[in-house]
Amino acid sequence: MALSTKKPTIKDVAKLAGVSFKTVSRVVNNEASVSDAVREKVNDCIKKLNYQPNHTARIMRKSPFSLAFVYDNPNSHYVIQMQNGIISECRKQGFELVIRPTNSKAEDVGKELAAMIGSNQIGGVILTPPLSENRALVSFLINQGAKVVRILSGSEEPDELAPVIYVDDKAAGEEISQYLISLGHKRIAFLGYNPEHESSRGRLQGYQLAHEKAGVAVDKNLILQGEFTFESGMNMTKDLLENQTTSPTAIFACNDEIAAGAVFMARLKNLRVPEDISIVGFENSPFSVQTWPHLTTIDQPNFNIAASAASLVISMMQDEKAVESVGFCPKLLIRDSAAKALTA
Amino acid sequence: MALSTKKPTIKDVAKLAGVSFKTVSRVVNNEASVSDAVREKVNDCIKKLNYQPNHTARIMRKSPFSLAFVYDNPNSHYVIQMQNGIISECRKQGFELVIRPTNSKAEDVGKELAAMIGSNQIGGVILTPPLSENRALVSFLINQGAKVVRILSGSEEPDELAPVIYVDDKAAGEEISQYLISLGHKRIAFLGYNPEHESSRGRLQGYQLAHEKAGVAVDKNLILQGEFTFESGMNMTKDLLENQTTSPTAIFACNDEIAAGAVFMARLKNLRVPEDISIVGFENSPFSVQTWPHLTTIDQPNFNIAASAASLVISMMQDEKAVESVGFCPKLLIRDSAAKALTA
DNA sequence: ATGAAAGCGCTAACAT
DNA sequence: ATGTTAGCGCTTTCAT
Repeated sequence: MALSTKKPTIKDVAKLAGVSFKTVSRVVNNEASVSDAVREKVNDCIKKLNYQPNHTARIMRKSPFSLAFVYDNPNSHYVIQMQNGIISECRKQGFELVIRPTNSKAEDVGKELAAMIGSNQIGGVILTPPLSENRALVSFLINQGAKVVRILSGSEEPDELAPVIYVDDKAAGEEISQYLISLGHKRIAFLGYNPEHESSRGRLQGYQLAHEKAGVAVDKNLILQGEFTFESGMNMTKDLLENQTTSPTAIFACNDEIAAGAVFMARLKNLRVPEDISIVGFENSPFSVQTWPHLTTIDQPNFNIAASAASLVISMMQDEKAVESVGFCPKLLIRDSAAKALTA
Repeated sequence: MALSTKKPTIKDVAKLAGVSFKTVSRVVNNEASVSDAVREKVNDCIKKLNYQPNHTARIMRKSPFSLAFVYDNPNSHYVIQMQNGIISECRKQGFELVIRPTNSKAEDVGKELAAMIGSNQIGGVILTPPLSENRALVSFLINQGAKVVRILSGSEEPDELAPVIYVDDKAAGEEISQYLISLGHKRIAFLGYNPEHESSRGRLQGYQLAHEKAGVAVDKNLILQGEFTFESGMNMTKDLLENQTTSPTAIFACNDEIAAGAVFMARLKNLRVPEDISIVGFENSPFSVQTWPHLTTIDQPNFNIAASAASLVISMMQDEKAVESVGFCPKLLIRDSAAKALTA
């Protein structure tokens, strides 16, 4: 299978084609100033030798062809969807993806990433929350010479630091809360609030806004803090069902995992979903259809969000010109886990 | 934050330290032949200038510092666990991880990967099934100059092509089947067999072996083909429960997702788990504890499997000497989804 | 339209 | 223990 022992270089091609190696370089880079005859001959020789331009040597003279996906998120589905979206765009453009799970709370996040950029391997970085919320980190990375795009929860571009893909959690949170209210629910629990978690804040704001607009009072005891996990969903629901004197008629879970945990616990407490209690999720992850009944949820197009992010960084890496931020607004997806409230 | 406009090079450090740039190179590479005094001075200057060796330039003279994880598997948890295991090892050794989801059935899998290797970005490749089962692909990649390690289902090293991390599905399949039989089950369905899927074949062999050893006949109608998905698990269980005259008392699902689907369907059919039917999974994925009851399953240490694979490729990339294959045998993990068979 | 020379940042081979 | 010279494979001047 190996035609020769060593990998052919641009010079080998040049020798075989009887031209200077610069001409070969021009052909490889698709430059205009080569006669068709020569171009064809060179291309023939490239094929004959199975010549592959040495990426490493090219990077040394031009810019890197890799970008990094930096994240700190325990949710496999989220990470994989993001990853797949980014990769799909990378493929189209001939870029490679480097993966960097990172502890956002570590002292030296910046330094670690700086080493990666400074050593010239990576030209662009995509950041997801909570890393993308760290403005000091973002400016630091830009200063190190990286192009960065942030994926962020929000209704608009927050600043001019770097382009962002913003996802409107507030609007989506409002839409699903409004849906629950329209079903007659007045005591809707909110599960999974975390003040440090921007998305959950946005979702809570939407929840509050929907109540406000509908003239329904929010009972603060119905808002529970917790993690974005199945287990936490179970525990919060347990607390809710055991410790409250007035129980909720519906649950707005901050994501599908929490919702799945809530459904699980409701069943343990002999409550039927949605007959006795309505439960909705957020994200449209695989969890939402692996529970019974299937979850009414918010469809968050993570793949597309990630692909847009990749498309932005890549164009930033290619030309210096500025690039526009992009917004996404996830939409309500009605399935079977929410129903009309029982009239008391 | 940026001290100067351009990134400092080894020469800048040399100038500042008043030594030749080769001496700086020696310090950076931790070579012995530098006096302590000079070493210290150089290190000071490196810090002062915030000098970062240019990774790209180093690769050009030495070998690549990146390895690729190549997979074709729709299971997010599996991929993420593998990925995390590989990365954890990469970090320890200062390597970067490039991700390559790949369509194993595409015509030009090899060519695509060859381009990555040939362009000198990647020195080592980790392959999971089904790609790792493609021997032609493996030899091709080795011929291209890559070090490759395969993660494979099997009880031993299958050949000398390249080192492998082999996972003994057969032994594990036997263990869990034996467990079911010991509980008194005689009609155990096997869900998710796929002749093209080596792991499922191993698991089925274990299932058959356990029956054989216990002197229990296998009813071929109880072996169902299907995908490794929740949905497929539901459908297979539906067929099983609706179309068979003699229903099973237990189900051995080829993975946890199938098992979760089976549990789901059993409940839809008003069967209690494990009172009316026992259901076991395989893999110990998050699914296994997000179903009720929690699944008895096989604990497959994917993180460690992946870390070992990474450790192998890296040492292959570093020294030329051969490296030993490693085996893993996943173990039974008893939870709540299997119980004694009802005596007829 | 083509080529020669220089140099990217580094390491290897060979001095001293 | 330290420095000099060459050269990795390529692109970028600057010729011709």
